[in-house]
Amino acid sequence: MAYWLVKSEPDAFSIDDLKNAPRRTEHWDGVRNYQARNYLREMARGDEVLFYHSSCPEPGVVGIAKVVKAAYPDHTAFDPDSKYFDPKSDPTEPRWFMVDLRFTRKLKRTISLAELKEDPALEDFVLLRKGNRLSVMPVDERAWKAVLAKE
DNA sequence: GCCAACGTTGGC
DNA sequence: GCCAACGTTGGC
Repeated sequence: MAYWLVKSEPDAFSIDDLKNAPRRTEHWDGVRNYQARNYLREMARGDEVLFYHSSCPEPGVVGIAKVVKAAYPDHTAFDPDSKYFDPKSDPTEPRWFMVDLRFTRKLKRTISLAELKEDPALEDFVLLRKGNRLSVMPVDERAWKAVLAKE
């Protein structure tokens, strides 16, 4: 079992949107970055995921989700009407993938980015690395525990 | 292969 | 709105 973190802008899709989705489950589509794509493909059913809100008044970790379906082709790449359409992704050899995430729970409070930065135990946390813009990233067990210990 | 131009992310 | 830090594109 592995741990991950996904970022989302709450205006576009928030932890509450996941909670309120049918079966509390949603496709994690629209990832169009190769490194993030590679991480998506490493995700396995049962893996646990920190849900992070970005580009908002208080960026931070707000909840936990679970991978309920491992990577499969992201069909939005084949849809000319989708904002995620990529003419270079061929259905016979898909370039982009998505997983299904199910809401587990919200944290009792937002663990803010500012707070994460203050923790020496999170020095190596991928999220905090300079210039990191990945929307999907791995979280090691130590970081996972350090984040949740703040709750 | 190099690199400039451009677009995007995301904190502030 | 600003800007740093990327990734991508395309000319050469």
